Amino acid sequence: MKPPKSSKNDVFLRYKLWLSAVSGEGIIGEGTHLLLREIEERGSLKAAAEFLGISYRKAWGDIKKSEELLGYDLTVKRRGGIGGGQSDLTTKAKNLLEAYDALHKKMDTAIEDAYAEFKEKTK
Amino acid sequence: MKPPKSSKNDVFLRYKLWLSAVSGEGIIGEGTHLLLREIEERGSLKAAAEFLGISYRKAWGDIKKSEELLGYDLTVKRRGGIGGGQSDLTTKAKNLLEAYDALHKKMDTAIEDAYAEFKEKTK
DNA sequence: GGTCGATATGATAATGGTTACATATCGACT
DNA sequence: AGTCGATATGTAACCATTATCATATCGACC
Repeated sequence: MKPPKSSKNDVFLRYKLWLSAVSGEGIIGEGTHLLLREIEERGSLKAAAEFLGISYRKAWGDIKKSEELLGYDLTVKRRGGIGGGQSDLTTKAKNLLEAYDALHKKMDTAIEDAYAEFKEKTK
Repeated sequence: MKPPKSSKNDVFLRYKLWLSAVSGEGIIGEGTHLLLREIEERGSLKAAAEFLGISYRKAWGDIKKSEELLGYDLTVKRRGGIGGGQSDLTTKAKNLLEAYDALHKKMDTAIEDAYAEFKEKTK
């Protein structure tokens, strides 16, 4: 998915992959995936949002929406105490992330192959 | 959390695939792809836009942007004459569409496989 | 040469998603 | 019991994309 070195009018492929509800609403995409990763890494939603350069408000809303659509919690939230509070991932969230990563890896490989073929056809 | 309104079995995968310029700007995605297909089918941009339910203004802008980013024309435009004018695809556009279709087919297969694995992991 | 309908394009309005602001709540720790 | 910082959530401001409106241009055909 990284843009290769290319000339001015050269093109490359990009894709987005996400989990969707039957309604069509997105449940988890690249953004939320990264966010969950950072929550796992940093132990709080606030720190994760800051690190990713998005507002806490949006980060919180994204997680909430995901959880509501999935029907189960992705994070364990705590308020108070040292540091003011923390968020950690649930086991389900960790499993989800792992599966999501594998998925992306497969898709990356697929698109790499497809891109080579595409370039051949359109050159 | 609110009461779950859906089970996690209700989720599925979606993806978007598009050609991008090095700048990151999208050149051709699903919308433009369909639009080109309909231009080919109907012989005019206006008819294609109407069929797809998008404004002529947007359709025209999308094609123009694609052509500018690619550095070559996707359509042959004619004004005047019987019917007022027509648009047809260039040979390059046709090749591009063909390659794009093959690409999508490959990705569809890849995502099908990946999804089966994903469901297994998250069930 | 006048007509007609599609191409061509600027300008403005509406829309949806993000950010910014503001404020309340919780609870382990001192 | 009071403090502190993160979670929680509503509302308003902002921005980028899309749609709507409006208008000009071209040129084969009659």
